[in-house]
Amino acid sequence: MASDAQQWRTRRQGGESLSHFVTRAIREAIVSGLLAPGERIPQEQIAGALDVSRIPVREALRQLESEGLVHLTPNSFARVAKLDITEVREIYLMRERLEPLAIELSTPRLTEAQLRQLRNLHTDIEADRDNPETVLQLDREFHLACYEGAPARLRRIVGDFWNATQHARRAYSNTVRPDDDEHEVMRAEHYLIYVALKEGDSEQAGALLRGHIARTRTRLERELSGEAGA
Amino acid sequence: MASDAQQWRTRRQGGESLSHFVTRAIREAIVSGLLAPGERIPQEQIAGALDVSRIPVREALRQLESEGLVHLTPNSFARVAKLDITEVREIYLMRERLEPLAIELSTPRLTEAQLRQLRNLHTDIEADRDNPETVLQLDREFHLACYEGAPARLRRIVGDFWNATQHARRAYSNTVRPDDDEHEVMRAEHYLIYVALKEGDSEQAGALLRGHIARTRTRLERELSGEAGA
DNA sequence: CGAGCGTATGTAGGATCCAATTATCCAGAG
DNA sequence: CTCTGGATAATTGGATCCTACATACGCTCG
Repeated sequence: MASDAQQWRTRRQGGESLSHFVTRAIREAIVSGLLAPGERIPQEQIAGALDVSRIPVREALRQLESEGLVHLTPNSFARVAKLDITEVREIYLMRERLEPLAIELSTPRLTEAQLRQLRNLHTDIEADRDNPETVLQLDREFHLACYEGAPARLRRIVGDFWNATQHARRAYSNTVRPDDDEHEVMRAEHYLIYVALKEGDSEQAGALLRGHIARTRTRLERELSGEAGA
Repeated sequence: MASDAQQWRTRRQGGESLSHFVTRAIREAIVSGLLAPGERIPQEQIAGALDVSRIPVREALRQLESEGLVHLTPNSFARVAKLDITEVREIYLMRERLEPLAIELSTPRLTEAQLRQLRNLHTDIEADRDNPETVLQLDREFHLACYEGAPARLRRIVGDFWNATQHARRAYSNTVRPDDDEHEVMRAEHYLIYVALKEGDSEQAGALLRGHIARTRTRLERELSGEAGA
């Protein structure tokens, strides 16, 4: 039983409902890879592990279903959502449209501190390029940090996209060797985006980002189409 | 007590969970205007009106919150989401990016029957141009019918956008007089989109749609910015 | 007479319990 | 040996009950 060993890192925050807490816990477990795609999510087990009743778990599962992380079938087990290649492609196509908008709206509202943070993330990725899981995490942080000036709804939707496709990105990143050109291309693209942000050129940032996502999608499709999901 | 008179039209469907049923009922009540923005949604009242316990209602409210139709604050009343003008603008900006993608992906997959349905909707709108509520409904159906060939996730997100901004569109449509040019412009744009779809020109359809949404947004901003929400 | 505070009421959040459905496992037939 | 059938066990869906928080009212004091 793999799930017994699950470390539920998230602690309950003040003024937060149990449902919300459970939601965050399961979400993190899925995104971090602790729960694999297709895996069952028994309500009682989650409830026991987090020491709550099944009620908040049920509400959490509903929430996560609408985020696309969980698949719910009536009277049956909830399962971690499993995206086939066409669904990953679908989400990337949406990202190509929405994230340029996000970065365009965000550009004029980024603070100096946020720009510094972006620069730090950029260099950190390079420093840890040998650790795929860390790169995955930092890459995610870099992109989402770009959108911190964007409106809340847009940020939430984009965040959901990243969460839903995290498994696919992880599977892909495991196929990339450290000495691959891919790292250098990504690094360059990130740098150009950072500079565009710093100079307040929102259109340039949007165009670069769209190209970045489109290129990633193409590589991802090529790499993952031949394989059965790991 | 206005809510006592609510007609919950939706009947329970076979093999559907109560939660899902309640979700549909409340969603319809909000979109149709039965529940006004900012209005309280007491769990017990909904439960009583639908003759269910509060459990399915709670799960429904969580679901609707993630769709953007309901605003939830811990230990307090759920309220129908109330969008200010900047949030409406935000959603329209997202629509300008996503719906062209939706129609582009949909174009090559539309059947003859669906195209006929689009044509019917187009003419029906003209026939009922004096009835704002009907026009609102048919306009919605027309647009969503354009995307029937698009992938499920994208369709759901776009549908959520339409639901969340339904109140704003209703408020706007009440300011448009029947003899306004607006009707004729909309009619022309719809027609051009229909023709592009019929001829399978997805790029053209996307471009037209983007312009249509952008123009609508501009008018909506101009019209609603000066007023307090009706 | 108004503002601040304490109490009371009512609503949401959560736990426990029951019923209905589904998954699992074993036996038996082809 | 495999597949089908049914009985059993486990899990989800829903209802009822209890608790804690928030709001609203009324009272007291300045």
